[in-house]
Amino acid sequence: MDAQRAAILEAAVELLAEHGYVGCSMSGVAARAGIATGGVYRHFSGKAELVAELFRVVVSREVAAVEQAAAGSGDLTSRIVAVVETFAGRALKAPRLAYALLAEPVDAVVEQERLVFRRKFAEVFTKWVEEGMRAGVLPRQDAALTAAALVGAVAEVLVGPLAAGSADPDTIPSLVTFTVRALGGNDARNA
Amino acid sequence: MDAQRAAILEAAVELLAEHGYVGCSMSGVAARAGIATGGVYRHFSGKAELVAELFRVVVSREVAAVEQAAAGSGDLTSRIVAVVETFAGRALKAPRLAYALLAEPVDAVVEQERLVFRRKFAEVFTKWVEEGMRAGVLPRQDAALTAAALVGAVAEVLVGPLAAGSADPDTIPSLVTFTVRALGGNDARNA
DNA sequence: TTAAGCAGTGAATCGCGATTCACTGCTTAG
DNA sequence: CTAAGCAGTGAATCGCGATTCACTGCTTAA
Repeated sequence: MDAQRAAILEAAVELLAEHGYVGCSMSGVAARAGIATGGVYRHFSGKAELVAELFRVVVSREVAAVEQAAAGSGDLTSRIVAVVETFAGRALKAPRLAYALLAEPVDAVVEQERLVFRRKFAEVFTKWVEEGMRAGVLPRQDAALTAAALVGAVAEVLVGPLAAGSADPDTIPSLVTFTVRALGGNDARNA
Repeated sequence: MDAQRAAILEAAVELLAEHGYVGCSMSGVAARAGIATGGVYRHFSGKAELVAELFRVVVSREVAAVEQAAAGSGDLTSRIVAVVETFAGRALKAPRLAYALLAEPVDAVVEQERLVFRRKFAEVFTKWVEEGMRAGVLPRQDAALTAAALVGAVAEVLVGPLAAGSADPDTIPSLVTFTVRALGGNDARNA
C-alpha cells in the first residue's frame, strides 16, 4: 500500500513546518511517522527522493491555493490582489514552512525543487501579465521577467519578517500596492 | 602578521567564485592558500568565523561597486539605472560568486551574513527612494518595503540565468525598465 | 648561543546524519 | 498448514568534512 508513503510524507511536512529543513532527518521523519529509521527506505530510495517529493507536495498545495484564490475574482487587479494576499497571508501564517520553501539553506537536490517552486509561481503570474497586456490594461513588457521579478519581490519582503518574528500589519497592503504599480496597472498608480 | 589572514581569505574568495560554497572546505581553502589544513586554525577560530568574514569581504566589495556607480550620475533615474546595471552586470560576469551570494544553500551562520548582504543593498535603495519622494519624483510609498522588493526582484531575475547558463542580453535593460516602473518614476512609465 | 614562541604540518579523531542489513513478525497465496 | 514475501526493526557502518594535537622548523630576543 502507498498509504504509508503518504503518511511518511505527511510526517515530513509536519517536521518541515515545525523545525524547517534541519528537522527533516531520516530518523526524525521515521520517528514522527511512528516507524523505525530503516523503514523509510522501504518507501523511498533515499533522502533525496523523500525531500524532493516533500517539496513537490508542499509546493503544489501552495500553488493550488493561489490559483484558486485568483480564480474567484473578476478583473485583473483583483486577481493580482488575491494572489499576493493569499501567498503572503499563508506565508505569514506558517512562517517556518514558508521560510523553508523560500529561503532556507538546503542541499543541492532540494535547491532544484525550490527553483521549480518559484518558476511555477512565476508561470502563474506570467499568464495574467500576458492577459493584461492583451486587454490593454498593462503596458508592454517582458511578461516572464516581470513575473519572476514579482515572485522575487514578494519573497524577499516576506523573508525579513519570517526570519525575524512578526510582520508589520501593513506589509500585505503595501505589497499589493507595490505589485500593482510594478505591473504598470492603470489604477493605484500612486498612494 | 595578518597578511596570512588576508591571504587565506583571498583563497576562500577564489574558491567561492570558482566552485561556490561547497568548494570552501577548510582543507580546500588551506590547500589553495598553500598551507596545511591545521594552519588555517592559527588565523580563524573555525569555519564559522572564516566564512562569515569571507562573506563580509565579498559583500563589501559589491556594495562599494554599486555605491560608486551610483555616485557618478546625477538625477535619480540615472542613479537607479546605474545601480541595477552595476549589480546585475557584475553578477552575470561572476555567476558562481553571485549565485553563492544570492541563493546558494549554506549553513545557518552564513545565512545571517546573507541577510545582512541583502539588507545593505536594500538600505542603499531606501535612501534613494526617500530622496525621490522628497523631490516629488516618486509617489508616496513605504521606502523600505520598495527597496527590499527591488532587491528581491533583481536577485530573482538573475538567479534563473545564473543557475542555468547564459542570460538573454535584454535582461539588464528589461530589469531597469521594471525597476523604474515599480518605483513609480514619472518617465519610462511604459515600454 | 640558547630558549621561548609562533607559524605550520598532516595524520588521527570527532560528530553527525545517511544508509545498510541480518533479523523479526505478519500476511497471504498455494 | 506452509512457505514466500513484504513491512518494519534498530544497531552497526559509512562517508565526509571539521577539528585537534603532538611535533617540526624558523625567527627573535636575551
